[in-house]
Amino acid sequence: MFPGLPDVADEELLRLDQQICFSLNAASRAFGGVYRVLLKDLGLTYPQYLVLLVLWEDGELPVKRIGERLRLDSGTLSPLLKRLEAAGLVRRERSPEDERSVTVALTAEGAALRERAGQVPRRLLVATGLPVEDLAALRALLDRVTVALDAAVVEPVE
Amino acid sequence: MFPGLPDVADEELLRLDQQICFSLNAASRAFGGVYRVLLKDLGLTYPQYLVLLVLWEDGELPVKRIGERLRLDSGTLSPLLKRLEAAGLVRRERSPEDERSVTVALTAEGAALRERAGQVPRRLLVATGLPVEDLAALRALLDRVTVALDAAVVEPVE
DNA sequence: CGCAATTCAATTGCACACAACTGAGTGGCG
DNA sequence: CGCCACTCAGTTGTGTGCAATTGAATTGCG
Repeated sequence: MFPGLPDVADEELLRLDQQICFSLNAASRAFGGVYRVLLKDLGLTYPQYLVLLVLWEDGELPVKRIGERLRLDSGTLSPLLKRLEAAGLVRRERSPEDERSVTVALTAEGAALRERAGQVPRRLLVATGLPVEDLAALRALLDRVTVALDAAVVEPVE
Repeated sequence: MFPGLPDVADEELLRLDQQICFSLNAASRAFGGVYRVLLKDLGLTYPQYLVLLVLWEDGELPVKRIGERLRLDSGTLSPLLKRLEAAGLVRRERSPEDERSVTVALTAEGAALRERAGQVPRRLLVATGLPVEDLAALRALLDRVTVALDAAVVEPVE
């Protein structure tokens, strides 16, 4: 038996597992749906918006750092950044001091988009229908779970 | 101004928005990563496991009902179900009483897989590192957000 | 009955996600 | 100096996720 867990029937655990993974999946996609609508006229997808958020904060960053912030690898970021570049929102250039690294920087157009996106957070918070304290609690729980899951050593079943 | 919201600066809202969407994304993918490892040797992806969970509960269901349970449409389910069928885990046949509908049923092999997957929920709960009460609270918050987001009427920015 | 609106699954096209791999570049160590 | 391990971005292949469309089947309404 695993330590730290009450002795609950497998059947009940199965149900809770279902609820958690269903709920998290549903919430994640519900967020995605609202962001998709909000960002539609800006011509941005939700992941592209997330990348711009970190760039709006830091101005310019290597691909590596963006990936660390967003938990994304180059397999996801490379084509996404190429689309942002094709849209004229960012510039990509190899770092002079380390030719392996590619620095991503906002163009004037990309920086200007921040103004138009200013309404997104408020609209989203309203759409959640939760008071800010509850959202903070939710975020805290999510972060705790994420840290634990990242640290967990998991073996495949069987 | 929107009702029910404290008067918070846009800059602060932007930060909270970032935290919420970052946290939810990170948590969602962290869950996915753990499930991926757990399910590896069963030859299942996480979404395929979710489909099997509802089938293990209900035995057989039309594609439509599976989609309602999991918030997935036929564009996602059709190819996924075809892969489960190719793996010999489910059978698909058009309903005799309504030729538009396709009923998905477990094969003996698909039903038997439930035994092997029995350890998945417990392993996952351990990996989250959260007491069961916190997970229940998390689920409750996620469900509230999801209901609100689904009901929210959202207009694109600009 | 007859036909238009609706329902349902499937398909197409696009954009993530991630594992596995590639290849260029860097840094350390003998 | 020379080589090897490592880092970093990019590519490939598979599997979702979703909008939009298609086409068959059904329902409803006059």
